[in-house]
Amino acid sequence: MKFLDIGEVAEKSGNKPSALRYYEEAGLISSVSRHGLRRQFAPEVLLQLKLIAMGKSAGFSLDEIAGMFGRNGMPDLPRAALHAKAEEIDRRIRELTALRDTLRHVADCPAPSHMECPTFRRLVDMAGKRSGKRAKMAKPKTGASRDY
Amino acid sequence: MKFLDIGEVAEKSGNKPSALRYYEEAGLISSVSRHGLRRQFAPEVLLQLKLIAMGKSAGFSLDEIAGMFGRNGMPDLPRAALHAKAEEIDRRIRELTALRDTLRHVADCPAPSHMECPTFRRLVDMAGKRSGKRAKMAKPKTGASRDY
DNA sequence: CTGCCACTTCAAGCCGACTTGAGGTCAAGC
DNA sequence: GCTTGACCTCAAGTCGGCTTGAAGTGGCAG
Repeated sequence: MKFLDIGEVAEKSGNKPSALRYYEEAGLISSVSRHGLRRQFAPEVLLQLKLIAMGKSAGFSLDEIAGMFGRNGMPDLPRAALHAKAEEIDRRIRELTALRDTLRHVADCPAPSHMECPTFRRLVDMAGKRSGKRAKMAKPKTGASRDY
Repeated sequence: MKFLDIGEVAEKSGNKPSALRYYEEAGLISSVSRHGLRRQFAPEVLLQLKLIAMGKSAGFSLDEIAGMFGRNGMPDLPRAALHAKAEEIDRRIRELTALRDTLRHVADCPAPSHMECPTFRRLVDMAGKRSGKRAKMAKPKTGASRDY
């Protein structure tokens, strides 16, 4: 059978065995058997790990990632949920785009103070629009912050 | 003088005072004076905080953000460095785009197993291309992972 | 003048995502 | 048949980014 030893998976995926164990623990991947003590993985795990890497780089927590791609296989959630995630990523992309453009502008704009450059302010405002409350604000309801 | 009390900054920016103190400590923002004990901030700090928020959401560490936008004001680094950061963000955007498209595809594709859907595989491969070593891999040289 | 209450400092705690260390197991190669 | 090397478990440690707690301060409303 063409199962992969954890070592191979580690090497091919760029994760350390300890990270793979941690992911298994966290329910993100699962090993199919053991060879002696060594975990053996199905080859699909490499794809899953790629998805996990993408999710991490996208700023999602392992829990959220587990939420996108079912614990023991491929995504199988309600379409709506997936679309919602996609929307979330879209928002993130827009922020990133604004940040990137801001950086580029700043690199090239000759204005003495960026604070007074309308282009700069416009760019920064881009991301601020429709802010509401997003991103991670821990778990408490942290509404208008009372500080303690 | 139209300085803002830390409380106002907290409210307007959506950060808690404790976080603002932490940012000041970290050299990301600076207060201009005190009113009694209370820190007072120049109004520009709101803009800076927006930039910080953008940077965080982009997945940069506070240190990296401090590196983009000079400690006590606006960005004033070598152009090249800013362009490099912009490139980095661009890469991140491409990954996010691939992830978003993957998610959307998965939500709509009727194939029984995504593993066998060529569109899926192609999407996932998008992000894998030109991977090299990016993102955060702690500080050690963690090359081919020896596990201990 | 007196509370009050949001702020202050400082130290400690917490969470996520792993890594590290000690001590152990085992299939494979010599 | 013994050594070796990469894995195993489990507990503890680390790091970033804050939050929380205790103890204190001070401007302002009444």
